Parts: sequence; structure tokens; C-alpha cells
Amino acid sequence: MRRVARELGIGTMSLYHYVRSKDELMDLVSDAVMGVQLVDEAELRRGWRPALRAIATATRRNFEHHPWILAAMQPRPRQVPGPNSLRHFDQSVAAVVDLDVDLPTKMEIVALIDDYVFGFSLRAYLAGLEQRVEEAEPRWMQAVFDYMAIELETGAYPNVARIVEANRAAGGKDEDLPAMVLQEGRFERGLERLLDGIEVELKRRRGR
Amino acid sequence: MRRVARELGIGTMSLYHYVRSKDELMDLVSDAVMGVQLVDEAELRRGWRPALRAIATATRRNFEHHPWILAAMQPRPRQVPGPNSLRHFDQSVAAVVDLDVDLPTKMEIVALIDDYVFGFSLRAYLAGLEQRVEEAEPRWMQAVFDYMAIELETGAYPNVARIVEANRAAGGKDEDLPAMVLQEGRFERGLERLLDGIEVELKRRRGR
DNA sequence: CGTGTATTCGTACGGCGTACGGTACTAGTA
DNA sequence: TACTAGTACCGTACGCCGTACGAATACACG
Repeated sequence: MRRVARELGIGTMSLYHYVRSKDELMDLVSDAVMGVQLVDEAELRRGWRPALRAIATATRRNFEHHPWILAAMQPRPRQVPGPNSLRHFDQSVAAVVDLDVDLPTKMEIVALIDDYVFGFSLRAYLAGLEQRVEEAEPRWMQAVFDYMAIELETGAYPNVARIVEANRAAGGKDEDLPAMVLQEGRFERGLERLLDGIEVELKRRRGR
Repeated sequence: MRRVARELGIGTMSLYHYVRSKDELMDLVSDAVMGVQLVDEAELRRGWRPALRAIATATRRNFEHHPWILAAMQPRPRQVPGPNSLRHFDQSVAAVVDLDVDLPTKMEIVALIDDYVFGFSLRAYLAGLEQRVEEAEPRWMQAVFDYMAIELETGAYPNVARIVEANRAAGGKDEDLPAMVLQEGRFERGLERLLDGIEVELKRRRGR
């Protein structure tokens, strides 16, 4: 709060004229961030799959630009989502509202997409800190492999050891492993698999 | 740190003989928590799908019992996963190591499952605070609907409005909506859809 | 017994969020 | 013109926090 006030060129306590507490300020900022990921209305009319894909990638891109809000999110009692979060929710509803399934299923699909986007973004953030995911994740995996290399002989991680050995047998180098492991476009591919799974469920229900 | 020391009946600074900083203590605790979700080795030999399912549900159950570690996780530079996290990784590798796909695909499957489990757990935690998910999420959704009810007439959330109206037209009450929206077993159903999506991808690759 | 090492911890420092009470300015009223 | 009400601002101080520093104590071993 002191720093924010300093950068605004005002006294610290002046902030509290507009905001009840630091938490409330955080809520406002978080919701403001959620506002910039809203998707063009036309995207929502191209069927559930393109619509959900557009919403998910926009959300992911937004978290990529503002990863710190993931860490700033703390559970607070009786906190209610802000208008921009609700608008995001409303757009997700738009994507599934015409599906031929019952309401709970529609809402679970919406929640499922958000779960994935949040999880991917959080883990990418934890692994990557300030860098872009595509650079950071291999570095993180490198650290993992480096660390595990010490323990590999002890047999503590037998399955990773199998992979390392298979890679050696194929003439590959250990250093290449991390880069092979997590590659660009991982978010999009994971999303497509999730959408595939949803599609399977939709067909199954329609079959009945 | 002061409270931990007090509960241990020692001076605050005595902690720093065993631990370099509060962050390091957090890392140790987090990794200790990751240790209790390890899965029986026999589970890993029942095929990739049961194995991944067992790992994911064990992880989810663990996060349900210790949700605060999700909030405690902060991106720290040059942090390396602890032995228990690596053991979890190794178990995931065991589940996919025999699949008939290339290595990067195997690793993406592993990461995908973790992304979902993390995302679900984080969002459930944010929505639910201390309560069980099954109780908390409806309460959260109730707050959402209550809040949105105010705005529904303004047309700010047209798609949610459509759902509310459809529910009224079917003779349902507004109060029933939150409970209809998120129901028990949501994690397991979402996981099955994710596994379905992975299965689709495996078949596609095998077909080539 | 002395001596080095492991363990404990009291004090103090700089940072934080913010409660409290006050000051300055503006707009409206008479 | 003087008075008032409300808005905006902020200096000071309190009680937290993590932890740097250095001293005190306990213990193991020659």
C-alpha cells in the first residue's frame, strides 16, 4: 500500500478513502484484469467448441500477461466475484446454453474448462516465474532431471530412470530430455483433448 | 514463525538453526504433504487409465485435506521440487511409460492430469475456504446468483438470464439453481472426460 | 578436565497493513 | 459574506511480521 501510494504521488492513507482494505483493492484489481479477456460476441455464436476454445485461450493469454493475480488470489469468506468475472461466466454460459444436455451438465462443462485454464496457468507460473512458459518450463524440467540424476542410481525414481536409459539407448543425450518433455503449444493441445473428452460425453448422452 | 516456535515450546530463532528461511520451511512442508498421496505400486500396473485415475484422485484427496498449501505455493526462483514431488512425478511416469506414443506426448499427458487436479483444487479452495467442496460450491454459486439477480434486469448477463428464465418456465425456483449447478462427484466426472480426451488422442495416433 | 561443535534464544531492525484523528478544499445555503 | 456539510487527503503511531546478529548454553570427545 505504501508503494502504491508513493507511485501515485499521494499519502498512504489516502488510498483508504477509496478502498476499505488491501484485500478489497486486490479484488478490484483482479476483477479489472478479468475484464480484458472477454471475447467478441461473434465468437460465441460459432458453436460450443470454437466458443469455449476462444474463451479458454483468451483467459490463458490474460493469465500469461498477469500471472501474479493467480498468486494474489486468496480464499476470502463471503467474497463475491466482480462484474467482470461474472461477465466471463456469462460468456461461458453462452457457449453451452444451446447444448442438448441438462443444465448441471452444461455448468460442469463451463467449470471444467476454467479448472483446466486455472491449473495450467498456475503451474506454468509456479514453474516459470517471470519468463515465458516456453522458456521456463524446460528450465524447470532441466532442474528436475539434474536433481534426479543424482538419485537415479539409488533406484528412488525407477520409472524416470527407464526413460533416461531408453533415451540413452536411442542415442539421445540427457540434456535433450527437458526440452523434449514440455513443448510449445502444450496449452492448446491439452485444451483440445479436454474438448475431445467433452465431445465424447455429449455424444454418449445424445445416444441415449 | 513466532507461532510455530511457540507451539513447539522453543524460541523463535531456534527454528532458524534447522531452516534457512520461512520459504524453505514452506517448501519442506509442501513436499511433506506431497508424500502422503503416493499410490500403491500395484495400482500403477493396471493400465494407464486406472493408474492415472488413482494418482489424480489421491492427489485431489490430499489437496482437499491440505488446501492451504495451494495458497502457500509461490513462485520462487531456482526452487527445485522435493523428493516427494519427484516421487509423484515418477509414479505418473510409470502410468504412461508403456504407452505406444512418443516421449513428449507421454509427458504432456502427465502434465495435463496435474494441471486439471491443481486447477480443480485451487478453484474449489478459492470458492470454498474451509468447508468441504460439496457444501461450499453451492454456497458460492448462491452468492453469484443472488448478486446477478440484481443485475439480471439490466441485461448485463443475458445468457445467465436465459437460464434463469428457462428454469422459471419449467416451474423451478431460483433458489434451486445453485445446487443444480455444481454437484458431488464433479471432480471424478471431469477427470473421466479428460481421460476420454486422452484416449481419443491415443487412438488417433495409433491409427496413423 | 578443557575445547570445539551443536543448539538455543534475547534483542533489535526494518518492513508491513491500517486505526485514529486531524487538516485542506469545495459547493451550497442564507 | 459567513457558515456548514461533505469530500479528499495524510501524519502519526500501533502491533504485527521475518530475520540479522551475537551471545549463552549444552554436549561430545580428547
